Amino acid sequence: MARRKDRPFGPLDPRSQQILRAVIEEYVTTAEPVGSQSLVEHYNLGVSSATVRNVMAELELGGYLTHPHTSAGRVPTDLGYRLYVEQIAPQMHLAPVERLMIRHQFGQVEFASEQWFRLAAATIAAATHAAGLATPAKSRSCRLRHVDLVATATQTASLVLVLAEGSVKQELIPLSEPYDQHELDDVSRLVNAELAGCSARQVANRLESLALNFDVPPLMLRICQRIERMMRDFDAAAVEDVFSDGLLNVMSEPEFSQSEKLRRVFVALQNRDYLGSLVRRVATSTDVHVLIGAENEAAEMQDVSLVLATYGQPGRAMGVVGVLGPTRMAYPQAIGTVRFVSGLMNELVEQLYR
Amino acid sequence: MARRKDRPFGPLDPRSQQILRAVIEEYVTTAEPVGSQSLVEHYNLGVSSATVRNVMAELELGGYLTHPHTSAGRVPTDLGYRLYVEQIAPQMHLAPVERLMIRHQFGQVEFASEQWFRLAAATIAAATHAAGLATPAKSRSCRLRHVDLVATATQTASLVLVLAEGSVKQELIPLSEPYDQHELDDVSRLVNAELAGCSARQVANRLESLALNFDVPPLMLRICQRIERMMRDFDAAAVEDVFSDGLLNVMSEPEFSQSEKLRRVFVALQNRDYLGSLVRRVATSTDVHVLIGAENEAAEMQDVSLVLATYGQPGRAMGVVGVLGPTRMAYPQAIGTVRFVSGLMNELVEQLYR
DNA sequence: GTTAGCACTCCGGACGTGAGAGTGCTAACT
DNA sequence: AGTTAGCACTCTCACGTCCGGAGTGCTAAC
Repeated sequence: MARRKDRPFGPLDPRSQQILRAVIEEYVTTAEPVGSQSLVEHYNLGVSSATVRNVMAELELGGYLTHPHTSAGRVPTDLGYRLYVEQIAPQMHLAPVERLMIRHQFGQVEFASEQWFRLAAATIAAATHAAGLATPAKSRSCRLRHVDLVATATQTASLVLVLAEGSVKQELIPLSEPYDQHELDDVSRLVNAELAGCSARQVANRLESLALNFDVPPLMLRICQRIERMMRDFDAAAVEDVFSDGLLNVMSEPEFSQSEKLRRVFVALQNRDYLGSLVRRVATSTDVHVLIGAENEAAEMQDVSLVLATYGQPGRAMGVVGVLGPTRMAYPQAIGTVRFVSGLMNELVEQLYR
Repeated sequence: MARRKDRPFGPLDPRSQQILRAVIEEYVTTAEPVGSQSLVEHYNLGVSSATVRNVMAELELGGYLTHPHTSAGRVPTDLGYRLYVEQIAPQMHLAPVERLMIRHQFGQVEFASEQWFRLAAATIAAATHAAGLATPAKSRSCRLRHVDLVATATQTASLVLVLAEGSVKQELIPLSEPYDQHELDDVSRLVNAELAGCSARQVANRLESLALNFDVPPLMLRICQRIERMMRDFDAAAVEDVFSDGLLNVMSEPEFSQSEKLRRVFVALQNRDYLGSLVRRVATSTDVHVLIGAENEAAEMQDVSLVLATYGQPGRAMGVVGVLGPTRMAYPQAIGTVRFVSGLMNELVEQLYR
């Protein structure tokens, strides 16, 4: 007691930390409230269960643990997890074997860049037994690299944009009259000469001057307008796409056997805007970012935790990888995995722009 | 009784059909076993509950209904649903309002063909309150329409293939030495001249003769090899991708509140091979194809039903749209929706190849 | 400061009970 | 013959009761 009075809000003494850690790690594996008895049995605490009870009561006062009811064991609070993640948790480094395996997997699809994100999500899901998330690298504003116009039907053409980061957008365009491929090639040459290297805004500017010039063929004008719209839409989307894998892992956790809560999480995940705000929030931090339970502003997400990290280059293309799991989650493992995978994605992006 | 003895395996008399129909429709809305009493209350059967009980007992003998236990109401069997779908169910046509709404939605994204499938899945999910499925139209063997080679970094290029159906494939290629865009343009012109219009097999053939010709620049050879591999992979995949929407709808059905069964379904859905076999199976039938419960060969799917239809042109590009829901599903609604949406997708594909 | 001992609390499973829903059967009715 | 009313029977489910066990908090001794 005297100890608590001396520094009521100070850092926890080592023994309290040790016990908090033990409670969390026990709870993470069993999903059952942890009693003082089982703690002294499974962990070498060197004290009796009575002492553990005293410490636990202190930890509960400090807000790190709770009680489901009087005669039940202790359960960590969000605050408890927070302290654990920031100070107590062991530094988690992936085992070399695991690193090697992940590297190997990425090597397999090295040049199918659209596969990276799926792979990142799948890898994270497999390593953490929770859900893996990954978004493609996306720059704040895209630049047009190359335009292609291909006749697909007599009066329909496929307009293909290759953007600076190497991503591709494609749409169909109805043609007012038949064109053959050679004519379309001529048009696309003109368009490329006019717009290559432009951002969406610059395309819009060029468009204004083009519209005033009566020498410009109408088809070319329409194409340019379409390009402008496609690029603008692309820029407007905060998150292009989110790949997730292993949502099923989370589904089988006991706290989600009553599926209603999890359903809400799924719904929230489909919401691009929410994910966009999340990405913006994470984008500012350099290392892995952990959001525990109620720290998520969205009500639906208050029963789950997120471990997120960005990859890519701040000015240019950036994306996010992460883990979604129950608050009762193996944080060290998750953090280690996310850190490693984001590093790997960094390498890949760098390689691409080298 | 005599009636049953007269034609024990013959078609059901109208009254039995009427009662089977009532049981199914009641059960579909309530998800509770249906008793004779509630049936005479809610439906105008013109007979007493005792008679209904007799008929129900007959239907159970015939295998169309079951009992969870002695003193419970009746529940339709897979066979019962089958009969319902094939003979008894009212012809379901979507309400004109609904048709109009769906048409309108498709109009919005008319030329973003990659959006069609998402939209189809979403539309079906919304209309049926079950999960919507859709695969892109995919031809048995693709043809190369146009190739594009774009420098993305000093020693990396993006290889873009535009395939005949208008779909696009993109991969990165590492370059052994720096090339500028003009050089890459020259190469892509050569490649286009050589391979445009080819199937994967034809590309492979050209490749053989190219490899013997020492005038062919090594970069071009590498590009062609890569193209061959990409096209071969594309052909090999039975199902390119499956868009699903509204799996959450199914999740909230009472029979799946214990999530384990549904988890298995989700896992099965991630399996491309399974979906491929499904597509092949459906591809033979011209109209909507209904798979009820245990009619699905996959064990995981025996608790759900599928309503599927193909769209596209048999020789050329074909895809599938459908509904996944509990066996206790509003079949007429589902069949009507799938039929309408597949027709719509047909129109779109036709328009594209007109 | 730690620990043994102990009274106390509360959950959760076992058990029993009664209401209710629904059936199947029989006998009467049309 | 087919239909129906009546009734006994069955089975589930919701509810209340009742321990056993796990775990706590407190106190007093070490």
